[in-house]
Amino acid sequence: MAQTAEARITPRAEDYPKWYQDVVREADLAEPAKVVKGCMVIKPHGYAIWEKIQRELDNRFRATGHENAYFPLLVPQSFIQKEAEHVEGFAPELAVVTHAGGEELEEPYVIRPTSETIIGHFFAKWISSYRDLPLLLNQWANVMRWELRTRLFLRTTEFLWQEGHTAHATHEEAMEEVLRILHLYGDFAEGHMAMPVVRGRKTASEKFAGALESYCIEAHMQDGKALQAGTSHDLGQNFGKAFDVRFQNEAGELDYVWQTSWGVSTRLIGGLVMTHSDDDGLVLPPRLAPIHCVIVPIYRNDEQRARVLEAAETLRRELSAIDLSEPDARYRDFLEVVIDDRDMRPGAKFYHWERRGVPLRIELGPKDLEKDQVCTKLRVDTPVQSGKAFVPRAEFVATARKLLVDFQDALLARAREFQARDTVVIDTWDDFVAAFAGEKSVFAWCHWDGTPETEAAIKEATKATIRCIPLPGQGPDDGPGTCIKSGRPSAGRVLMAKAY
RNA sequence: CGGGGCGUAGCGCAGUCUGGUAGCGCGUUCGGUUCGGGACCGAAAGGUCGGAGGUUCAAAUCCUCUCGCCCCGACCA
Repeated sequence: MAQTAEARITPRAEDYPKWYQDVVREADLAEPAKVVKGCMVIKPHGYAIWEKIQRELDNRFRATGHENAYFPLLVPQSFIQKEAEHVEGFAPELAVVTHAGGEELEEPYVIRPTSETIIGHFFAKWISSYRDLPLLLNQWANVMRWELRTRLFLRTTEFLWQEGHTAHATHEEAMEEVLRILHLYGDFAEGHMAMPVVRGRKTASEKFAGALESYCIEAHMQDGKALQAGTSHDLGQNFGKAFDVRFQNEAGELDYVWQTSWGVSTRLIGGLVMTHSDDDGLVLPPRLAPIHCVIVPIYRNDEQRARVLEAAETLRRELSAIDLSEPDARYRDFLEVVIDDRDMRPGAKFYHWERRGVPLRIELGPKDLEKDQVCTKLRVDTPVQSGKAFVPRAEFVATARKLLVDFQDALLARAREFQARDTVVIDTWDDFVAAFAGEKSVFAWCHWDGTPETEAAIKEATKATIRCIPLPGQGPDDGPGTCIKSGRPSAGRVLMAKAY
């Protein structure tokens, strides 16, 4: 393929982190804000992807009985300090507002790093009886964590997310909620983002500060590293006790509520990039693509141009009536089709839209009009279609939805192959060290003795961490064994990898 | 926050060692020819050289401080 000075995407094999930045920039997703340290500007194309993520997740949250609400950005500093482990976990990364209205505040506010505490405060006001439960809320918000090292989408000082907060009468109900959401996230990641994930539970050292247990979905990136793509926490009664969220149960006794919290963030977009994209730029699965299809008109003169553009507009209108949404969605997802009639050569347009990840391209020229056909090409070659295809026009319009849905599925299958290629079962320490030598990383299923000491020793030696203890069906499930590091007994294999 | 690298036109970079008119490629604008995988010709616009202070007749270049970005590490969605 011809490479010119315009093609500035560093190949993955050459420099993976550079490649990631190049893809984000060339796809026009975001850029560092620079004037505000560690923050980013999410540009229209990137924000449009976030909006599609929001729309689908919101749909799923509502379908499972949750309601949206909004709580203040600023949290009294004393709130953060009420839960011992929580304050310890978040204190280093808080931004604090000490002055306002020209005066020093009596009590400083922290800019929320997450909202458990302030929501705990209001839960205490709102909940008094088991009849008030379960309380199932979600908020779409921005949060701020003063990170020492930032990367576009993957870790920024300010980021966008949703945080679900629920209160339940029993631990069993809370646990059902935690796992319901975990699977909602997993299904969303795989079904909508075509990003395969491993569902599991965090070790004590990796769990959320203040939670009893944290559950997570871990996604595989093309460099073999893992990305925590979503978390769902069993908060137990920790915040209930800290904020005195009590209710009278059916027996008339006073008890603390059982809470959960869960979230995914704009980090998902980083995961999307590193799951699918290639050396030519961004690759978007159709269900998250702000633009599904670009029509590139081909012509040699004004007369042809007029005819081709007219045909392109007719085609665009027909395609725009196609609804990509799933049967149970509460919104419609009509195809977004763009005609690129800029005064550029077609080849330049092809590269332009490929860098931006548009799933489907149609070339429409005089020959196609003559033969009543269209020339189609998918963003990446898959068994669905490889290279260009020439399809009778009517047949194409009739099957365009299926083409995109099949392409979506093919991207998931392809991502699963990437993951499978990087997934290994390792039983000896030497093999383990070799698998993580230098910058290398894989998804390694290994036995671990269950102690934080061994976990820390493994991390110290290799930089690999325990990403999760898999839920049933998520790992090899081949029974007990001996710890790869200590040689002591292990109940089952855990997922180890370097992480973002 | 420690170690390393880097800030010069929208993007990518040269120029810095050895101080002396701020350059190149791509992109952008205008005109024309082109158009099925990154076109070509002609004309043009565009830069307080990240910022502040200093040394000097003279600073992108030397010195001090500072801000930001990237990579590695520790901390983390």
